[in-house]
Amino acid sequence: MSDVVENSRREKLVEAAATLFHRRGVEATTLKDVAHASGVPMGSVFYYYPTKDDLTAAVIARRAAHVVDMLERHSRRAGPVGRLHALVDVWMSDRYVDAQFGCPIGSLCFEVARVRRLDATAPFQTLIDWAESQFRALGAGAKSRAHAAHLVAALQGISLMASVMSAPDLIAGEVAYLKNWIRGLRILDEHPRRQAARRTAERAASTHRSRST
Amino acid sequence: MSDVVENSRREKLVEAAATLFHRRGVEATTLKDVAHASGVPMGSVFYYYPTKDDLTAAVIARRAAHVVDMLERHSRRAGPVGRLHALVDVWMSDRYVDAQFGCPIGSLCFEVARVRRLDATAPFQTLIDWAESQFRALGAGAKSRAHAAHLVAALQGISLMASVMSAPDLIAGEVAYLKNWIRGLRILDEHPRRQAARRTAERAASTHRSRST
DNA sequence: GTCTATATTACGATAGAC
DNA sequence: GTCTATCGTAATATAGAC
Repeated sequence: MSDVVENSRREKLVEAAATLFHRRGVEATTLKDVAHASGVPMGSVFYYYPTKDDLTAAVIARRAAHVVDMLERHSRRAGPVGRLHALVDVWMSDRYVDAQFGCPIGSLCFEVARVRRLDATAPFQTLIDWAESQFRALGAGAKSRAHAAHLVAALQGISLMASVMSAPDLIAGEVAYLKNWIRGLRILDEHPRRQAARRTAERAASTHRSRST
Repeated sequence: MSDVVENSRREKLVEAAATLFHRRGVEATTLKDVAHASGVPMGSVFYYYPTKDDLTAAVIARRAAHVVDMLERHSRRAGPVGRLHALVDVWMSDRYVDAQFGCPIGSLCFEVARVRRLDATAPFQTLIDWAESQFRALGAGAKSRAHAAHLVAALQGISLMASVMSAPDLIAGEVAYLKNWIRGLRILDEHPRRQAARRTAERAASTHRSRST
């Protein structure tokens, strides 16, 4: 669940920084901007975060924690298909801001990684690992890792393109595309006979479930 | 073919700027860096490009022209599958630098678009339009636009992730994935009978071609 | 057209009073 | 712990000699 409620002053700073880093990028936002947006005077930001890199690392850690929380929430859903759909639906909901500023995770991690003064691998590592285990649960076997990378890449790429083109509809289209792909994966990886059997069983199970709940 | 050979001084400046913008990002590279890398003294860069935005616009135009040239080259290939494969193979060849600094097109256009002082839509517009017409030639019909967006998004996303994770293999894996997907698309959009007929015909044609050339 | 020398501004960071 | 005042540096950009 992660210790989110912290000292309040520190928390206000990372929160403001996270928003500004998303909207303008980290190089383009000044610490004065962060101070102003958070209502904390300039001198104090250096008390809490001695350097800009320290603040940036805190923003990355915050994003990583949010990813963990989000995936934990989605993991409570019924099957792997529903979980993966829940993940891509996040991009659907966020599409209007992402089409302005890009994905908050991707843009941040990329900018930081390119200069390479900080480690920013955590959010993507978590995302790919989680997706992989969903694909594995779905029966994709050895292909699961590639599927996971493909899924996360598609979401990142479409966010980038949508922001370049100012086109939230690009995200909506890709989300539909991906959900359909995920749905269809089960069909391809199975023998027709088994497939028919499983589907009949599932239909029965889902009818039963929707009645009993 | 676009007027590439220009005055030499201007050209040296955009070339150096393009490289540095790719390696560090535009915000993070100073005009002094560009002056030094191109061997042009500080005062002269302002003679050719009065502001940093002017230089940045020139770099974007240069990238856009390169995309046009590249696609023109790939358009000379035999069929739509071969053309699309040729496109994704570019990412395969570039994977080691892209895994360090990201895709030179995506990283540049995104950074510029987020601050939104310049138009950076051209490269992606060209890329998507071209891919769409290939998918259409392939018989994907109304789905062609979505396929095109999906393809370019996948390439952009995997470049971003590869650079965050310092993992060129991610790109190699995704390229294999995409080539296989493109190959398989024909199968899905066709009736099994027609499919078998076409494949037999193609096999014969390709055997004939490989002999005659 | 070319380049040196410099103006101007604003950034990250510090010192030190409270 | 908190905040004001300010330092040193480096960025974009200009002026003006050649």
